[in-house]
Amino acid sequence: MPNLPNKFSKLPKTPPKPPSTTSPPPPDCSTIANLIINSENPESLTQTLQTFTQWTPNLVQAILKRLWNHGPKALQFFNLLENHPSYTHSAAAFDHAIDIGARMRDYKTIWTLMYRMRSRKLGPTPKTFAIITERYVSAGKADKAVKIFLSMHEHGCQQDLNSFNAFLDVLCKSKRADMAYRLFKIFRGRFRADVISYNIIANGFCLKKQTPRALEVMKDMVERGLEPTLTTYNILLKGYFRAGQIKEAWEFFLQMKKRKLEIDVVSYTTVVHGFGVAGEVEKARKVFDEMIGAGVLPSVATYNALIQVLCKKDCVENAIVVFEDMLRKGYMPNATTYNVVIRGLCHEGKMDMAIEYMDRMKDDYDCEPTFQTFNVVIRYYCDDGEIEKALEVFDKMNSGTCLPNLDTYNILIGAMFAKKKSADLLVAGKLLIGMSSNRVLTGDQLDLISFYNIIANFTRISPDQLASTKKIWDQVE
DNA sequence: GTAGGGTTAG
Repeated sequence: MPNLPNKFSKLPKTPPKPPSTTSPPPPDCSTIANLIINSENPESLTQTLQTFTQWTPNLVQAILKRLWNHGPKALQFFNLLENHPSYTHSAAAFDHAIDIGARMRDYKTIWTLMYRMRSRKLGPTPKTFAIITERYVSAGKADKAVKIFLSMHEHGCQQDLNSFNAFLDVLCKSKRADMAYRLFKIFRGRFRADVISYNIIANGFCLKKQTPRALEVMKDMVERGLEPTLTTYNILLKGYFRAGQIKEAWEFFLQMKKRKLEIDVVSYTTVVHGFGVAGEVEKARKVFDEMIGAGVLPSVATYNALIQVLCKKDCVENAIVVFEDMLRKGYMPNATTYNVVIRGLCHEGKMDMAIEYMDRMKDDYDCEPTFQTFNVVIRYYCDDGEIEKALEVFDKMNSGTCLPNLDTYNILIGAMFAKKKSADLLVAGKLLIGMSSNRVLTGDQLDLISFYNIIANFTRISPDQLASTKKIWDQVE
């Protein structure tokens, strides 16, 4: 059986060694992060953290980032460091801690941290409010978010056009374009709304596939004496494709050319991607070739769009031809490029090649596999019933730079329940417990009931089967 | 974290 998460390996538990006072170890953020995750005693952790004298804002940020899936531990770490003799938290560290608290929907912590931040004269900054309002909106509390935005100045942070635009964008990105537009109409005079404000709203309607509303916003801005920019046109162009209005999109693109707009790489990428998604592979290729003739160089994103299109609507071989061509021309592929190719390979059942590309990724500078990479490979192994191999990749993930997230657990556990073999269920149970001890789940009801619900949701397993599974879990513990 | 183009499958 492959290795399970640390919590279950039968290794003897040795307390973490505090760093020596004479020569502290090099600031290795993953070592420190693991130490925090595995510490069970706050006092000894405090001592360990206090002895270490080389805290820097960057190191603290890196550790908080790594503890992103371990909210309570991250906040514990943040709080313990507040009384350090030689280190004080930066505004960015406060923002990060607030973000973590907000993600756990721990609203009390958010406000406590904000008041502490204010008493230390570090903020809150507009960024702090962007974080807080975004989290409230994504928790379904948009009305509350509006109130918070409007009360920013009471917390010592003046609103301006930038923060107004940022907040409109938050509303729009959560598909609340109507609400954003209403708010916008009330305050556009006060904040002196600009082209960016209008673009944000127009994009908001495009995200909801309401291109007529987006056009209306564009008309509105022209009537108020603001000139649409290329970005405005690109937003509409993307909007037509997203709404499945391929013919309208193409006509809009032709209009853009006619009006002598300087069509840029974003416009072309939009069209290549849009045609591809619509299954018009040849048209996508034609536009790709056309842009080079027009003197607009493709970007990595353009290549990614074409490669993805070929993977989905043509075949992965042809996608790899473009990938190799891209390398030959001196482009540096990014994680998305690899993820798209790897997904294409997995989809055609070429798992060995997918793993090869995953290894190639690491050889490229700054292109470590992401959780998307791992999750895709794990998902396809699971779909093939190759759970052993999926767990091997999962192990790689635990020892690497990218920690498993909720999706990862869902994929693995779901596959194990789908097979319904007792040995697999045992592993699934252990993974579930690992998930809870790692606090991958956020919120406060981390009991077996919620586990049941999670499992039932994605496996549609019967309550009887669940009950017998519980017996297995009891044996595990 | 003031706007636009590439990543999940179902």
